[in-house]
Amino acid sequence: MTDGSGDDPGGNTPSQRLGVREIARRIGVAPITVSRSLSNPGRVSAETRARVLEAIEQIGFVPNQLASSMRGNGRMIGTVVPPLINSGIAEQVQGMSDECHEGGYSMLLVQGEFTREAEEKAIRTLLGWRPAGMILQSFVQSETARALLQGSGAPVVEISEVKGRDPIDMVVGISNFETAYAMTMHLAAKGYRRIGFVSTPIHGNDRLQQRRTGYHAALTKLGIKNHDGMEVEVPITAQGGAEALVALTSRHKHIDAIFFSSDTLAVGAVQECHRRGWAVPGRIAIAGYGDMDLAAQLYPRLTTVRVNRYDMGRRAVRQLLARLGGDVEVPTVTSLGFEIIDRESA
Amino acid sequence: MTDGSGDDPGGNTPSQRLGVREIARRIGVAPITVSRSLSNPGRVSAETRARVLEAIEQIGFVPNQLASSMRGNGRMIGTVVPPLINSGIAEQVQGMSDECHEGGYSMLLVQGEFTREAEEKAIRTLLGWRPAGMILQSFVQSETARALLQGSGAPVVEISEVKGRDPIDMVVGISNFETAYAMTMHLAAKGYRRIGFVSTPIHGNDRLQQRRTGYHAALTKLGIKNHDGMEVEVPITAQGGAEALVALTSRHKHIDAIFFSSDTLAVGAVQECHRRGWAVPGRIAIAGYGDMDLAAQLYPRLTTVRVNRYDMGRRAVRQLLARLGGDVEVPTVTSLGFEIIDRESA
DNA sequence: CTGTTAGCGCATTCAG
DNA sequence: CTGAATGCGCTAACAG
Repeated sequence: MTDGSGDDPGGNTPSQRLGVREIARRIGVAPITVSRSLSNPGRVSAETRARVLEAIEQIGFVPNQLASSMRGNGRMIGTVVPPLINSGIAEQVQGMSDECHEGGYSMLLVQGEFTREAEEKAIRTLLGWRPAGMILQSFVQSETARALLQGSGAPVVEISEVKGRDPIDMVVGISNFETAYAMTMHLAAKGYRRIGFVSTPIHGNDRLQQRRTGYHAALTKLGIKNHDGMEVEVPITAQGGAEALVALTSRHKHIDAIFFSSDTLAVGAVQECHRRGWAVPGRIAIAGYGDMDLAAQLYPRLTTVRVNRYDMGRRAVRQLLARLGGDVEVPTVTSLGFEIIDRESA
Repeated sequence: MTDGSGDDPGGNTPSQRLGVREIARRIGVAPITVSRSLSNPGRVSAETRARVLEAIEQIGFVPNQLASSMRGNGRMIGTVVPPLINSGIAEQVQGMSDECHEGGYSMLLVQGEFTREAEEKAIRTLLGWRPAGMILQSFVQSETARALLQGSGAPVVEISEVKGRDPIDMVVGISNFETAYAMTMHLAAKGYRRIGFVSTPIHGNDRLQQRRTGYHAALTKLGIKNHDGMEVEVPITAQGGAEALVALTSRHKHIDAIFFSSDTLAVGAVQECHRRGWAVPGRIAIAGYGDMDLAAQLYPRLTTVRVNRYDMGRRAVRQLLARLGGDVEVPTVTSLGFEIIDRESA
């Protein structure tokens, strides 16, 4: 049964059950030569290599990455991400994926929520695959999980807030505090004084926590008080944004601007304004966060915080690959810039 | 160096370098007993099992899935997906991911474009990891890739058009032809006669091809002629949708409705209408495809084709897991329903 | 430039 | 209920 053709009545179906050994046998070389032809072409004569490649092509052989990985040559990057829908995480995943593939790595995607328990479970799952490197969203809360990650020996990038806690290994991100502070100041500079804040569920998400803190800090700096109850948490949907708008404007008749922690929410709120015949920003100003594709095309064009999440994903992987490539000089903290995009909605 | 504590000055850092063997050694049992405690609890006495689990907890041991997979116990589902941004694929990936995790599987995500070359490369990458099952978007074009997939022995689901070509193994999807046909008919029933069609790049994407064909078939059925040049292809962005609107309305002054192959495009077009002061659907009716989250909240609410992509993802994985669980009765073709959601924009 | 030996960590098979 | 031997496919290390 070692010839691999055991249960294949057809006879010449390419089968992944065949390995380097079979290739080697067919052309009369040692298995290691086949291996080298692929991963270390310099150490094999051009002629031998050609024969090997031909046999590989003919037999439809695809090297087994699992076996490679067990020998320490793993080329898999693992990541834990929150739900992809509506969140801007999709762009980040895209960035990671692109950079991974350009570097010859594959990406394992594990779903994780922002609860300690789910986080730990996700990280365990990830570690089970012995990835060469890992990327996590937000800081890891669970001490157990942090210890596990550290003990793995693999490089880790946390894509998160660049300020505050000690990273497990490396961080890539922005100062969420600063972005929110800057946007709040921006709104104030445009004359708005009663500024509400709407976010998606904050619990366990230090990025959102930082944004809220930045918003508070700006209000304090501006000497604006009485903003109690001008904050709402809603699910990350367009409808959530609309509901937040309704809630805030009915509770606070003279609120004049709302800062949403996500463009998705802001877009939903703008639709609700249209529906009510409210001018944006005449009746109320709306600002978002993320600069999603639609933001620039929205009517009115959305004032928002631009954070290049695609690039964030790419950078995270790049850090990992640099480290895996033996570069010791890789910076521990990579802070990406952001931009306040002033458009029509505020 | 077999005690695994070699280069760890701290001493008790949990290390993934430790395996079942070490756990076994510590509590004086055979490695296999550790293995069984995890995967086959019934075959181990409760007391032994408790000791094993305690040691595992203490040492921070996470079983190596690579090694398991090499023994044929792989718990990884691989998938090839087009870019996640703006495409509705994110929802599908979410569905796959959720179902995978509930079933105890992990998901490997490989990026693939709709060109034959990229497709083949992506599939090779995927196969290298010897996934227990695979999910592909769209039908596989390349014969080489199809042969490779078939030869792998693993179950394959193509999420695609349910009509037409022979699947490699199983298909989950909808009849894109029917959805587009139905929407075009729906628009006609509402009185529109000069109906344009806008899609994202069609080449190599049989889903889009089928939608266009469905649109054509409906027009023919309706006896509507002279729709030459009433089709445009644009990138899948809100701006693309706006540009398509401008292009079509300037070329065809009396066009009265546009059917977009994606909500993202439709939403962009609606914004452009607002900007121009055009009533929707008064000046022009707009219909989308996908029923994305924003569609129901949009102003005006978007008439669209509802396709539950999240569910499609879940179903695809469910098929795979059923087959992996030994169920031979798994249907080859799973056709999900769709719904024409009649709202305000058309 | 090419080959031999050995082992990564787990789980199947067969024996106690 | 528990264990010993063995091999999945690949590649590092060390010959030749």
